[in-house]
Amino acid sequence: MMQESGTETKSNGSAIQNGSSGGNHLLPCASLREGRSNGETPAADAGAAELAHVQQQQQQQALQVARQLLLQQQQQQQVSGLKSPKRNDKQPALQVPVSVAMMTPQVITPQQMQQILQQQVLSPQQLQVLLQQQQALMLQQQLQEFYKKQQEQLQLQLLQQQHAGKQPKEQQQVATQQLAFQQQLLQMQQLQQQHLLSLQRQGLLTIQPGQPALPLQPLAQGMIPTELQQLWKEVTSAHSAEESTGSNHSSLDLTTTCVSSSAPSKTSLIMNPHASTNGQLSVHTPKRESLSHEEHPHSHPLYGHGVCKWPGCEAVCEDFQSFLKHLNSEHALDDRSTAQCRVQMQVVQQLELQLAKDKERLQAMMTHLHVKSTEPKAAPQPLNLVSSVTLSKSASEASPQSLPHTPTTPTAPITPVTQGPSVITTTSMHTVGPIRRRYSDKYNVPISSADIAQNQEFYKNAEVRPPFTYASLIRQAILESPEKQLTLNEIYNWFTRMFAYFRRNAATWKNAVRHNLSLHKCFVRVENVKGAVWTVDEVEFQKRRPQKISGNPSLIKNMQSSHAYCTPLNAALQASMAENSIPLYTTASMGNPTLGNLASAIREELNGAMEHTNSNESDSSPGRSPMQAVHPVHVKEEPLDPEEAEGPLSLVTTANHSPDFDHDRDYEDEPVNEDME
DNA sequence: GCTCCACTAAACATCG
DNA sequence: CCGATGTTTAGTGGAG
Repeated sequence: MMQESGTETKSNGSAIQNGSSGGNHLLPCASLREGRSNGETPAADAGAAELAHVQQQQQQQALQVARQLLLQQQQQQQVSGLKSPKRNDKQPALQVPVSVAMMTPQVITPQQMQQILQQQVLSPQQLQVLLQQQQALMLQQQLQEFYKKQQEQLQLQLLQQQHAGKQPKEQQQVATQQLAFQQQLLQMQQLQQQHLLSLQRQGLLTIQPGQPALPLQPLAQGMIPTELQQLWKEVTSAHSAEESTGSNHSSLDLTTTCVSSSAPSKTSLIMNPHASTNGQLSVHTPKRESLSHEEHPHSHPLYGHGVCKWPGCEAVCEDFQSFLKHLNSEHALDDRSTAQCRVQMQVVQQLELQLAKDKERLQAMMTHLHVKSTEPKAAPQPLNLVSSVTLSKSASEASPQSLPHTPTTPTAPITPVTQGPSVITTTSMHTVGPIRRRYSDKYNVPISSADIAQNQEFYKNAEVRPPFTYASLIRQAILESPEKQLTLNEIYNWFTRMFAYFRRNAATWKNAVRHNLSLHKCFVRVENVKGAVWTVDEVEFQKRRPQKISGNPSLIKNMQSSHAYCTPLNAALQASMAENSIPLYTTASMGNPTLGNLASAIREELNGAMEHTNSNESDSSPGRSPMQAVHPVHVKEEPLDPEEAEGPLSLVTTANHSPDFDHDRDYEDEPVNEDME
């Protein structure tokens, strides 16, 4: 919620800016118009109004003005009951019919054309422009006709929905149908807009700033804002997956356009919840934002690492100046950029919706789990700014302290997820004491998985104990290494590199690491040329895995629940991070390790929990494992490690292996910390 | 209350 | 001798 408010505030600022500037994506038209002779202005205005009229019959006022003005001009100064503003009257009546025709985007008859030719001597350029205009207008009229038909259909659909059955399914179907119509309408609208833009570029049509985005308004009036919101909700909830794939960009764009332009739509609410969105502001917000960013180059979100980050561009720009040139040249205000902007809006909107849904889901899950297990644990804490405040003494102490928080405010850990790790790296965690108790795997992991998956960076930066056992972390570190083997010191480095928490209390956790390496038979010490390295005995894992799952109903149930959990998580993550398209259950070869590896880690923990349960049942006895011969010393199982040996939890893969990553000397009690490197 | 487990702490041994 | 590494034991507390 906080991050939302922050976003809102941010966007709101832009929106306000938009509003004050009266900006719209047709803005260049204004400038274009300004560059023209003033004598052409009235005709152009009339043309725009006329277009609006044909498109939408609701625009009566503008229509009347335009029609009257047109009539007046066409009849050569024959004024017929003008109700239009005086500014129209003040414009000097054009003397030449052809001029009127050129300035007035109206289809002229052949007779008129002939008349024009007879009466006036036209330059070739004039004739050409006239012909172009006529061509454009004809096309436009065709579009308008189709548009009207579509709009009527939409109205019918709306009526049907309003009076149709109350069953949700029917409503959803209607909504889906409605969306289809809506998209059709929007396609038409898009065509019209493009056409308008082309006209404007050709100088054939200008639109007054006072009446921007006229083509957008008919649809807005065709649908009630609340209906649009509802429709949008339903559609996105029902078809978010398909839409997110963006198979039909135009439809997505158009949908956004429709929603944005219609009224206080969801988009406009998100981006500008407080501004009185009349549709014109919101629809142009993205463009204006990008423009505003140009004014603040230092933080231009479209430029980074010498590359233009415009969606689908990735053009290399040496410096910011070249980037600005590139931006102005390649991504100027045109149909394509506008469409891309809408696509981006759609993407953001989709992500926000997905996030909201996932938050709800996670909240429900946490609530459910907490009620069942009364084990909120510290898992959510890494992401919970509120509850993390309680992390003042130690992780073990913090866990119980968070107990009252979690059941009552299960969303708390979720919220920071969207805020990002940077926000979470708070001061309250710095005083976390030595490792005393790892978090429970069984409950902790499911609860925190979503958090972890999105907060790898968090553990890197925040001094919060990761909810993994030492054994699993060690194994992860080893498996991530190129040769699947690490020296003890390298394991140390991995810990300190990946987890800020392990940059403190080195003596404690290093001892624990050594202890685990020796204790768990899955860790095999191999004498190397350079010395001893530690490897993971994968065979051990493979042999033990089926053994554990078999025969234990509770375990099987546990596993089912775990997978039942992981699957939606996977879907959610993939949906949310479609850009990364990380297969959570595939092991190696992850393009982006951030989510995938963390998800693997989650799964590991889940499996570890399952194995943990099972080991209590059947594995606790010595000699049950065929691999005992390898390490007969250890009777004990290593519950968490064995799983997902196939899943290199390459938390590290993205991180550079620079060893001097570690020390955070700010914190107390680091007696052995300097040993690490 | 018992058992298992993870963790912590520490003693001890070995090696460079 | 020192520090790193490795092994082992003991104790603690959470959880089933």
